[in-house]
Amino acid sequence: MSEPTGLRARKKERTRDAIGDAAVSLFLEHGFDRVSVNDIAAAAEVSKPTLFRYFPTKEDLVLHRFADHQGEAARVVRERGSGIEPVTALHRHFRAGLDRHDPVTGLNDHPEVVAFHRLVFTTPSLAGRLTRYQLEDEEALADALGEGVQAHLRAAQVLAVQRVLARTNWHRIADGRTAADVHPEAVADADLAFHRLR
Amino acid sequence: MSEPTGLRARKKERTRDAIGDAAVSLFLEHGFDRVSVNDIAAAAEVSKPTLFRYFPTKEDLVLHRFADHQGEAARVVRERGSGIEPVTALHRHFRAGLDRHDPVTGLNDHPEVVAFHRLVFTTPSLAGRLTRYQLEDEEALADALGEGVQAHLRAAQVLAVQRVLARTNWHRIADGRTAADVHPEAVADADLAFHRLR
DNA sequence: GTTGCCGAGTTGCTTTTTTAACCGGGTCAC
DNA sequence: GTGACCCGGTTAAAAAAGCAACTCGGCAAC
Repeated sequence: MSEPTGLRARKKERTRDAIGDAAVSLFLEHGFDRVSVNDIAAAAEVSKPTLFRYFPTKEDLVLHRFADHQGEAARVVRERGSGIEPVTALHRHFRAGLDRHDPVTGLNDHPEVVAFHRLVFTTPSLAGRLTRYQLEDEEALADALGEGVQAHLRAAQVLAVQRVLARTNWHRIADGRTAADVHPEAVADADLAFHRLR
Repeated sequence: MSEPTGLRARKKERTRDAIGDAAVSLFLEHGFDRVSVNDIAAAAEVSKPTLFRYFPTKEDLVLHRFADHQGEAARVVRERGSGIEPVTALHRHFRAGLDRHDPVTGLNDHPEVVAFHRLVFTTPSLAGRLTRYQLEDEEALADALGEGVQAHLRAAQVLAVQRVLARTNWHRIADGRTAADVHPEAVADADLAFHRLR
């Protein structure tokens, strides 16, 4: 697959994971504002400059999990099979995410994932930074969809739909329901929303 | 104690341990000659030059466990209390090693330790290199004991005694006896040998 | 006998990391 | 208000690690 990695690359990836995991676990335990980057660096056993070489800001220590999905929508559109509408490809992709309970769809009842979502959306600076990521995502999707205002409009609408769907799912799960229980409604909602997009 | 170590020192120590442990465990499993330094570097997840930065030769990958005791005899003599004969200090030190079943006294029946001794003494290049360590140790002890041929002679005799004692203990344990069982004889032998040194 | 390979070490160059010091904003004490 | 700290983030220099390519000796194929 993507295995022939050298020593250097492997260690970098491990360092990155160590920092990110240490950060998230500390944030979940004590709250975003009560944990300093020094604490995180110490927990991950790296120096402060190293930490910032991997993550440009404190917020990114949390949001890298979203950043991993950065540009995903654009990629889905670009790599869709011939004769398939962009919206259809995105719809299928979202449903696939739903089926495998991908956290980005909001349909995941794993306690850690729930706590993580709570952390992100109840911490202002994180929510704020997240919208910046979404803007870039929107830009990329617009590029993949074509040119002009039309493309931008459609990109914005698609992503808005996805955000609403994810948020809705998350609320249901925050109410105490299980992912499996919510799944049918989530699929129905998605089908409705994407259908209306066309 | 010796805790206030920086990040750098801590990681260096860990790397050193990782290399040394990987080497010894591979050697014990496959034999000294059937394991290449490349294998060890790979197992320890370091590059070959890094390995050689920590250990000058392949043999030292095994012998660092002895090297840790390098100059110990000299130190014991130098740090002995006032009014105490050097030989007495060394005698006490050896007996203390016996009591805590220090591997260097040969009085340790831990299977891994036994296998390790077997590895060292049945691999010619290792045994050879080990004598070089012992020579340096002898030199240091001679320095601590005074000047001239007298000091050298006494140093050589003391270390010879220690080697014989350790070897004897090891043989007994190699015969299947336990360290606790052998202990009284080992102490008696040591008392006899050190007494005769005076 | 020479060609090719393997294993122990080495060498130079680049990348990564640590260290310590710093900046600028915020906060709390006095 | 001002001085002392904490926090997010940066900088420069030096240590350490990785990589690739090398030497040198041994050994086996042909």
